[in-house]
Amino acid sequence: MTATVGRPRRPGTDAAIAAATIDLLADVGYAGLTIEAVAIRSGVSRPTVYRRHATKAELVAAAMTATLATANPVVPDTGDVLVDVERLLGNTVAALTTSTFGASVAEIVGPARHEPELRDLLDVALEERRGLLRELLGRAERHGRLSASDVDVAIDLLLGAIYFRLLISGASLDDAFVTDIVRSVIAP
Amino acid sequence: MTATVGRPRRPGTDAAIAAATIDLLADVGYAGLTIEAVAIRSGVSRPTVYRRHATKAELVAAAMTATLATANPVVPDTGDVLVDVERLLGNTVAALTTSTFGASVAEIVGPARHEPELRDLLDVALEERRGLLRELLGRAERHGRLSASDVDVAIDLLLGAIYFRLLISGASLDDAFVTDIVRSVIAP
DNA sequence: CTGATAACGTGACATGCTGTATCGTAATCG
DNA sequence: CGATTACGATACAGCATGTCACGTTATCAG
Repeated sequence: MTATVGRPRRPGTDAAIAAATIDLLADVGYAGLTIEAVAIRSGVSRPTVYRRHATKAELVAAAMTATLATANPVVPDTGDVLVDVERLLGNTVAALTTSTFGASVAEIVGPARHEPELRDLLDVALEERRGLLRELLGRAERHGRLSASDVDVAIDLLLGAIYFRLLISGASLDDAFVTDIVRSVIAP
Repeated sequence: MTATVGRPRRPGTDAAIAAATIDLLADVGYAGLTIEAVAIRSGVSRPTVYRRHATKAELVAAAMTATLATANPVVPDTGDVLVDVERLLGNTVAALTTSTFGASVAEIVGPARHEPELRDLLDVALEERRGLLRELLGRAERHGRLSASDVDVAIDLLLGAIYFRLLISGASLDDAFVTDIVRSVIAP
């Protein structure tokens, strides 16, 4: 895939472009994001950005994928399902709040309805989180501790509450909130 | 406020602009929405749109406010709290799915982080729904039927699940789902 | 009927971003 | 060294922006 002949790509440029994109996305939003601004902030010429990313959607998708790749979630296993879910969702909340990543997700929600790259990005990221949760909540369900009729409904309730605060209500998104919602979905 | 002298504004123009804005918003998204396109679709000159709306954000906010004004939600009171909540949330879901309104909300999530008019719009619309729900869920709480520790947490769980499917997961948003989530938050 | 007032359409304008192309230069390989 | 590729600089047409000036049209007060 990568050419073995000719001048190699300047190392770090991809990372610089991705960082500039994520920063600007949080600053000015998707609609206000300009490829020209990305080029300037990443210290690169405008054609160079176009050489690597055909469209704004692809640029943003690549930047977010790169950001996502730095996180490797682990499924906690303390023996207590309730604590495990709390920790897993705590990680999710931390990932969404301790950086501009949460803001980036919010900016992507609208464009994802029209741009396949962004739609796919959301889908795989969500499905990955859903898989981890399904494993944990499956145990709770077998112990009859799930208030929801279905594991997937429970996931919608939990992730829904978190993303609701992130995207719409803007209310505080912290561990206390995670504890609250987990305890109302899983019986102690 | 409104001038009593001079040529009156053409009646229906505001409505035409609002309709064109909502339509285009669902079609091409907020980033792709163009004031020029709104002018063309509503059969009005471009300066006319600018005379009524200073910015794209204000235009969209006005259009969505006009759409919101057509709905007047009532709090059901059947005696059964569970049924009441189901009906209220059923109305919410219907409002989000039977027209392009749900898509419009999704398009607004990102821009609302930067545009005060859109932020305010989301806030008042949400607070209104929250008020209705608080009333109903308060009854359930007094009967000890709430799985959540707090009425507001229960609201985050319910609305969160709905908006999660609308904005992110894209899974089916229907009465069956409403029944599911209500029954897992309110004990029968 | 007349004059004041305001809405409207047309056309124009400078500005900024887009996406693409051309060119010269630089870096790496066989 | 020669082929190949990355890169920056520059230029370009296209399009939307936001604003302006102008002429026309509709309405009201007198």
